[in-house]
Amino acid sequence: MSLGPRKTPKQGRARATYDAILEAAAHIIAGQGLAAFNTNAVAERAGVSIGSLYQYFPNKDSLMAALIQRQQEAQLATLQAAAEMIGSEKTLEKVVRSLVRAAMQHHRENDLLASAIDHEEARLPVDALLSSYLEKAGAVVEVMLERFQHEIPSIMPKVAARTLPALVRSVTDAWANLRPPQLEKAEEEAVRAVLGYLRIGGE
Amino acid sequence: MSLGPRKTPKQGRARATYDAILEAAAHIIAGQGLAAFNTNAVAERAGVSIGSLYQYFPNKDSLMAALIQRQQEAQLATLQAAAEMIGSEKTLEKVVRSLVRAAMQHHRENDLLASAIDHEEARLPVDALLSSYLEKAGAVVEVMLERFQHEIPSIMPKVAARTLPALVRSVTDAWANLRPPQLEKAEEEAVRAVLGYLRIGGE
Amino acid sequence: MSLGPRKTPKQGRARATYDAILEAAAHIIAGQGLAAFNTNAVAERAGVSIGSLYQYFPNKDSLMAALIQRQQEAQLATLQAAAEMIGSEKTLEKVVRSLVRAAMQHHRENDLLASAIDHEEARLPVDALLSSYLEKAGAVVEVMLERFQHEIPSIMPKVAARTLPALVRSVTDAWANLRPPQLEKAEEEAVRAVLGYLRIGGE
Amino acid sequence: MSLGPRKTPKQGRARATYDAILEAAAHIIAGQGLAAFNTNAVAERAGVSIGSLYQYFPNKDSLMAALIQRQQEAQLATLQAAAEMIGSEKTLEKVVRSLVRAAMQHHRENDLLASAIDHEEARLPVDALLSSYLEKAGAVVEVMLERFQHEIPSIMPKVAARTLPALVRSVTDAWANLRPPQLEKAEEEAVRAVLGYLRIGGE
DNA sequence: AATGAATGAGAATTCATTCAT
DNA sequence: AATGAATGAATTCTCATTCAT
Repeated sequence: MSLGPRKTPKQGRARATYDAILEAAAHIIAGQGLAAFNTNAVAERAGVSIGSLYQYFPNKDSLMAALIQRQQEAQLATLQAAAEMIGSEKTLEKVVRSLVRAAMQHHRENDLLASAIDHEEARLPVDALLSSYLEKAGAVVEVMLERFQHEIPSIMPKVAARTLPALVRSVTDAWANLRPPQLEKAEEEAVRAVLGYLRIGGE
Repeated sequence: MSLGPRKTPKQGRARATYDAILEAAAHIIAGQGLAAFNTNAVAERAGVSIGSLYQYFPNKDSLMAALIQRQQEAQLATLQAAAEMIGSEKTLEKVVRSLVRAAMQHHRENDLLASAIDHEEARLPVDALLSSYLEKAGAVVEVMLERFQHEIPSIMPKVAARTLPALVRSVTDAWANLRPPQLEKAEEEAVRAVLGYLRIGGE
Repeated sequence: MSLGPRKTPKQGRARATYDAILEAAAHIIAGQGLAAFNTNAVAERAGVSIGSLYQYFPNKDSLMAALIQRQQEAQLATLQAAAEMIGSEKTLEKVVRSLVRAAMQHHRENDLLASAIDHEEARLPVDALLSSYLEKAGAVVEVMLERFQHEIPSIMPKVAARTLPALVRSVTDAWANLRPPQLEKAEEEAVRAVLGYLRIGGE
Repeated sequence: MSLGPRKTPKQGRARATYDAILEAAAHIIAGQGLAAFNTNAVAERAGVSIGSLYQYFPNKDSLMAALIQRQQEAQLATLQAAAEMIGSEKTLEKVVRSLVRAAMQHHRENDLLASAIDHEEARLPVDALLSSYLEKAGAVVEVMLERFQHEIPSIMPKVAARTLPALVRSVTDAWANLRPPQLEKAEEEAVRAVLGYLRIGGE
């Protein structure tokens, strides 16, 4: 079963349809979880016919694969935006805090989507996709951290790029899922964990 | 819709059937993911009729809930076993490494199951279950860390006890879910993250 | 894709369901052709739920395969009945005519079913089925012709046994599939072809 | 619903498109059977847009009808070619053998297509088409056989034109579908059947 | 004339659940 | 208690056809 998209639309109308479908899929999973993710619901939410969905995605799994790719691209974009915004920050801690805030926002709004993607990444043969993402994310993190090489000499950026998001996510989850959510505590703990992780190399 | 099991048999043949069903469910999710998890397949794999499955579980979600609880209990048991075995360890790092290994044991070849449970915990109303598990796991971790108060003075054990299990779990996931799984890397990174998190308080 | 039935029902209720489904499938194809043959229509006509149909047949093709087998068995039964009834016929021509009539009986009002089965036999991997049928039909024909060895000396019964059923079938089809079906013409032509084929050896 | 083509282009690019569509349809049915025959697949294989297909054929059935006609014309052409090539043959047997060879080649390569057309001829209202074809084929056969009138006095050419191809086809199938295919045997048996059929009138 | 995006009815198939035995 | 046949709503996916460009 092919996981690639059926056709990759170049022009206006088609591109809009393609995007609307992915957006709808993300919205449904984020709001109701994998169990509510079905192609009819996606098409309806996207405001297109079910036939149109299958013009672009040969099957449900290929839609999921495209969604995974889209999330990785979004993640990457967020990361790059953060990288640019904090270009002038002086201290590692402030850089890390910005990173954590960016990641937190992303994950808080997409709890179910993130875990769904985790699961589906493990189920579907999307290894190449994943590697490519890690490569790129690693490059961005590398740039962000290189100014602080003296503080964190032993970090390998590509490795850190995989560990850091997971770390932020789990610590965030642990505190944000409480009732009431303890968001400040979440941020503190996440910053603490990341800094600790980064600095330990210098021990 | 009730999530509790219809009846929780304590012994005998009924208990064996109940366990076989849960075992079958775990096996299917671990092998093929959430998408392949359906009651007919579970019953067949368990070697019981579909009718029998519904004798013990009023619906599919209750089966998932029981599976979550089962995994938590197994996790806890592993943790406690680890706690006992490392009672004599002298260094914090060795304790942490043992902890991480215990956590990872459940993810070896079970990445799909672990991520499925992650996802379903967020979807199903199993807060109480989750809190109770975190409470207990936290208590165990707390005891383990008590002896090293001098090394990690700024850590509040109860807070750490909540953050740590989540942290170990997610970092492990991040590396174990790759194909092929990078289990050694996972262990290194998890140990590094935990130690960093713990020690930073002393800066 | 498996072509075998999913389960072969042994007991009353299940057997009746299985048969009703095959009967309905035959009825629909015979009446409206392959284009009208769909699983929903078959289930409805059979008076069972669509789910029940899929309990017994894993997919549409397996239903078709079962139908092919059923038709072959019916054909064979008719042939054998004919063989018994004409045990006392004196002339070769009368024997041949009985044979032809037996073969034609299945095509009366079943032209669409017969041509559908022809087509599907060529499309589906049912070689084994077909060979087995030809073998059995051949054996019956062989017995029928044995008595006339002196009239058709150059015929090798085993060879004739393979050629004849095919010959009768196709000539019948050619004339019975017209609209309106020319059944008398079909019989004449089939008899003529068979007799001609058999006797030519003596030229 | 009209079965005639929307327009029957006589020349130029339009004619080429029209032919490409029919050719694609034939190719798909011959290769994968009626079940794989759909307008989108035909358009793609023909290298034209689905819109263009509907410029020439108002609906799917009209495409099938045109295909039936095309096959009849091809059959006729083959027949006529054979008729010319064997103009000088002296014996009936050699004429028949040439005919059989021509028919065999045609049918062996188009097994699925031939049976599909059989089925669709029975389903669609194409009686007029069929009659017209039989008329013409009958004329050709008549010419071929008239030199041998003394050998086969009772044959009606129009009748023979319908019976003969069916006869050749089925005998061919019966022997060519074996493993390994017995093509020489197929030819022998077909010639024998045809000669027998033709000569019996003289009995 | 041609294109191809879009449609949506409908066909194939699945699966949670019930219930008669 | 257990069975497994049966159900049918829900889901995936197809394909004939239309129509704006």
